[in-house]
Amino acid sequence: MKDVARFLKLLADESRLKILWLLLNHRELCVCDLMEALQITQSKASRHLATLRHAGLVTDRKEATWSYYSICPTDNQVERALLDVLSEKLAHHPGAARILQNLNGWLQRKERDAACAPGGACGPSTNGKPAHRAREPNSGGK
Amino acid sequence: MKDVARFLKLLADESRLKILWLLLNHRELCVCDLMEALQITQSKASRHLATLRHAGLVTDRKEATWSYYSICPTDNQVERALLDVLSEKLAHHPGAARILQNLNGWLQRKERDAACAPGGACGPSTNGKPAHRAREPNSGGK
DNA sequence: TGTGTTTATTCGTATATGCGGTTACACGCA
DNA sequence: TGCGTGTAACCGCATATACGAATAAACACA
Repeated sequence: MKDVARFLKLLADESRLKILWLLLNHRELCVCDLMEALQITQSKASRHLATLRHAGLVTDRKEATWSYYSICPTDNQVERALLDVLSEKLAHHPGAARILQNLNGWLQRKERDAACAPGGACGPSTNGKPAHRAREPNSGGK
Repeated sequence: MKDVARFLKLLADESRLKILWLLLNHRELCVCDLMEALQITQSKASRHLATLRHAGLVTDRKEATWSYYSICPTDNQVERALLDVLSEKLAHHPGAARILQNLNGWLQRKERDAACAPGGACGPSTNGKPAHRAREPNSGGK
């Protein structure tokens, strides 16, 4: 039971819950994606990702200076079932839908900026590694 | 999302998780039942029950000096689904099975002591209110 | 080599949480 | 009325947790 409680504790933080929710829907995301989608500081994003990583809930893949995180599949029945419930039920949750929109909006902007980066002609990203231009126009009201 | 995280926090404590697990399996229990089954102090049991009660997860029914607690059904989809998962998946969890055995053992002893209470002839409990004789023989090894 | 970028980690602090022990309260019963 | 019992609430205290700011580390690129 202590193991289950420990797992639930991992989910029981708003930031971590949101991070997991986004990862459940996007296969792989880097730290700055989460910073933008959730509007949180780099410190906060990285710290919570480390917590999830140390618990074995996510894995990271490093590519150059970027760290790409993804859900680490577990064989634990209880953990699987709980994540499945969240994945399914949060889809109807207004707050969950909103941050998913935030993320998609950011990913589009990122892609566009990468394609038309200043100094590069419009086209696909040079190397798959987009140049992050965290421009943040008047997108997020609050 | 904050609401979901808050709900998960309620589940993310070993004692509360065990209490909920027992209530999911027994419809209604009083504080001393939980104290015995989980081998925790009265203070601890009451405190966690208060937490669950204030959150609207359980309700209490008072009968004389006894407080009987039971799960309070919710219409929240996420909360329902999470509780359902726990109810289903913990059944295969060794730790969960053990405390359920503890509880059943205690309930039997309680029933027997009530029926054959010292001073009363053997028979059904006089008023439905058993006299708690927390005798605790050499049952719990540790 | 120096600069900028992305991420991880450390630091100090503020708050939250859980605990045992104690006290308060309500009730039944003699 | 006084005593025992079952439960709730309170009181420090210890620990855990989350945070922003700062720093460190790894890397790309000029």
